[in-house]
Amino acid sequence: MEKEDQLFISKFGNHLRVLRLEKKLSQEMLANDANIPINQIGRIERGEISTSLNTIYKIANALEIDIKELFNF
Amino acid sequence: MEKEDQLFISKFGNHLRVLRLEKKLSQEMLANDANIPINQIGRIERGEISTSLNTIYKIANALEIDIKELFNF
DNA sequence: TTTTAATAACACAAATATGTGTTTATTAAA
DNA sequence: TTTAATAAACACATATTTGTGTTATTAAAA
Repeated sequence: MEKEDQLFISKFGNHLRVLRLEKKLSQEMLANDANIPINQIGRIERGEISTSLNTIYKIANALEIDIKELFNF
Repeated sequence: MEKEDQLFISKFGNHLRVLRLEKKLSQEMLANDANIPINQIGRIERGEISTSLNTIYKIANALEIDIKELFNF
């Protein structure tokens, strides 16, 4: 993956972490609400993976926010 | 994949197609600009795959739009 | 210090996307 | 009808994410 792309993935992860903490949710609680594995949230927040549209959609629903909010950074 | 998730993927694909045509680009031209395989655009537009954050980012750049625009549907 | 909650970090199989190539439809123009 | 451009529909190997489990840190509270 290119450096620029990696930077974007990292920024997305950092922003997700901010939004999750604003909602006072642990990674585990968010994962349960979104019905995805616990570790997945951590991997995304740390910028380890370029997660899928489907996972992004489920996370936004669990956070009760519009998907666009996840890209507001 | 759940039905609701599949519906979202399809809507995303349809919206991408609309945005691409608004820019008067063929799938091939967009793929070249985004530096991704030609077939990939078709697969996304047809709702066949739940593409990755990285690909979404490259497509938005190639279309010269904000990523949030891709979720404006 | 000890305990607890939360997160990171690791490993691994399974599922899915990606990348590449070829062939078939489809559509519009010549 | 023929041609050219565009998109769909295949197949297949490779790369990556996903899902599951376990262990190690970290930080805060008791």
